[in-house]
Amino acid sequence: MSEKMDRRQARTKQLLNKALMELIEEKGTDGVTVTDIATRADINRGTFYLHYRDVPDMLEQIKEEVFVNIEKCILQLDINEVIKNANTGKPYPISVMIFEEIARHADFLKVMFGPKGDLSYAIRFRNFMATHIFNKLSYLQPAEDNFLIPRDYLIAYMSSANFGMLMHWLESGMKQTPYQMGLIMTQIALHGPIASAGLKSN
Amino acid sequence: MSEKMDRRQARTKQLLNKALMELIEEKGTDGVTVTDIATRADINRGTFYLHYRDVPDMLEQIKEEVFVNIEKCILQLDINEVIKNANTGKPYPISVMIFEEIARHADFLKVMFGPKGDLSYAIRFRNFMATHIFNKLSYLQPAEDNFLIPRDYLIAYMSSANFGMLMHWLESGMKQTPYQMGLIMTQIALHGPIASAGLKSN
DNA sequence: TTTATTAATGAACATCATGTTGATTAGCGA
DNA sequence: TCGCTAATCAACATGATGTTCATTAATAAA
Repeated sequence: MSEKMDRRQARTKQLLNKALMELIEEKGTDGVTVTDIATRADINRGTFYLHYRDVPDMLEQIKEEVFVNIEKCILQLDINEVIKNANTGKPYPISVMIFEEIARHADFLKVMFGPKGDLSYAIRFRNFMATHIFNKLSYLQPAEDNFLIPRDYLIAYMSSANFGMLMHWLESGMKQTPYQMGLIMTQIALHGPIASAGLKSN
Repeated sequence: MSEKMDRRQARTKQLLNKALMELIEEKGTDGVTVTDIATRADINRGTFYLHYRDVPDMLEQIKEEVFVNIEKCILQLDINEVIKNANTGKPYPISVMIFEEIARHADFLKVMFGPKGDLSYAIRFRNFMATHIFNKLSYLQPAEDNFLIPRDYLIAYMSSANFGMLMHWLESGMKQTPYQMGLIMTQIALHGPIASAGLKSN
C-alpha cells in the first residue's frame, strides 16, 4: 500500500481510479468497460492490464481498501460504553470518528450504497456491524431463550436500521455533520425509535 | 399478462425464465449472457430476442411483476391499525398475508436481496415501505419540529430495520412461518427493539 | 549527467458475446 | 385441412476483451 512507487505507476493508478469513479457514478458498478476507463483516463488500454486483471478486480481492490479503513474505526467502538456515556448530551467520540471516516470516502460509498451500487458490499458492512457492534449489546447477552422475538432478528433489526440511517445520510446529501450523526445514533440506541420521536430533551 | 398466449410462446418464456433464475443464482445479476440463458434453456439464441430486448430488459420485467404483487399486499396495511390490534397475541392478518406473498416469490427474492442481488431493487422496496407504512405512523404525525432526531432519519431507521429482518428471513432459510414473522414485526413495531429483548409475555 | 531499468505506448491479433437478418421448419388455432 | 406465426439455423458486422511485442519515454540511482 505505502511502498514507494514509481511516479509513473502512481500517476496512472490515480488517473484510472478517478476515471472509474466517474464512470460508475454515471453507469453503475457494471457496464463499465476497460475501454471506457482507459479512454476516460487518457491511458493506453494495455496499460490498464499492467495494474489490474480486469474491472471487477480493480473495484475489489478499492472496496477492500475503503472497508479496512472503516473497519479500524468500528473495531474501537464498544456499544455498551456508548450507552453508559450517553447521559451527557454529547455523542460517544468514537462514533463521531466513524462518521468522519465515512465522510472521507463519501464519493465512493455514495455510489456503492446507491441504486447502482453493490449489494454484496452493503451486506458486508451490515454484517460487520451486526457482529462487532450489536452482537455485543449487554441486554442481549443473558437469557438467550427468553426473548420475545428471536435474538438474530433483533440483531438484524438493529444493524439494518443503523446501516439504513447511514445510507440515508449519504443519499440525502450529508446535511448533518459527523457530530450530529453520532448524536442521532447515540440517542436512538439509547431510547429506541419510539421514544426518540416527540421527546425533545430541552 | 394473462392474455391467452400461444403455447409455444408460453413454453419458451417459461424455459427462459427458469434458465435465468438458475443462472443469476450461480453467477449473480450481472455476468449472465444471452448465450448462457439460451444454452441453458435449450432455446435458439435468436428466439430470446423475439421476447426480450436484452438481459436487463428481461430481468426488469420479472422484477416489475413480483414488485406489483407485493405492492398490492402492502397497500392494504395500515400501520396504526397494526398497533391498535396488537394487544391480542396475534399478528395483524394483513402482515401475515404480506409474508405469504413474499414466500411465494422466495426463490427470486432470495437472489435479488442476496450478495449477488440488485441494490436498486432493495432500495425500491425499502422506499416503498418507508412511504406507505412508516410515513403514516401516528406518533410521527404531529409536531414535525419537536423530534429528538430528524423525522426522515426515524423513517429510514424503521423501514431499513424491517426490510433488514425480511432479508434475514430469506437468507437464513425462512425457518419462521409467515405467521411467526407477522408476530415478530408486530411486536417490534409496538415495543421497539429494546423492550422486545428479554421480556417474554407469558 | 549518464545509464540501466522499467513503465507506458501503439499496433496487431484471436476470441467471444452481441444484435440483426433472411430463409426455412414446425407447431398452433380456427 | 389451411393460414399464421413462433422457433430454428446459419451468417454477418460490430465492439470489447485479453494478450503479445517492438518501441518510446520517464525514472531512480550511480
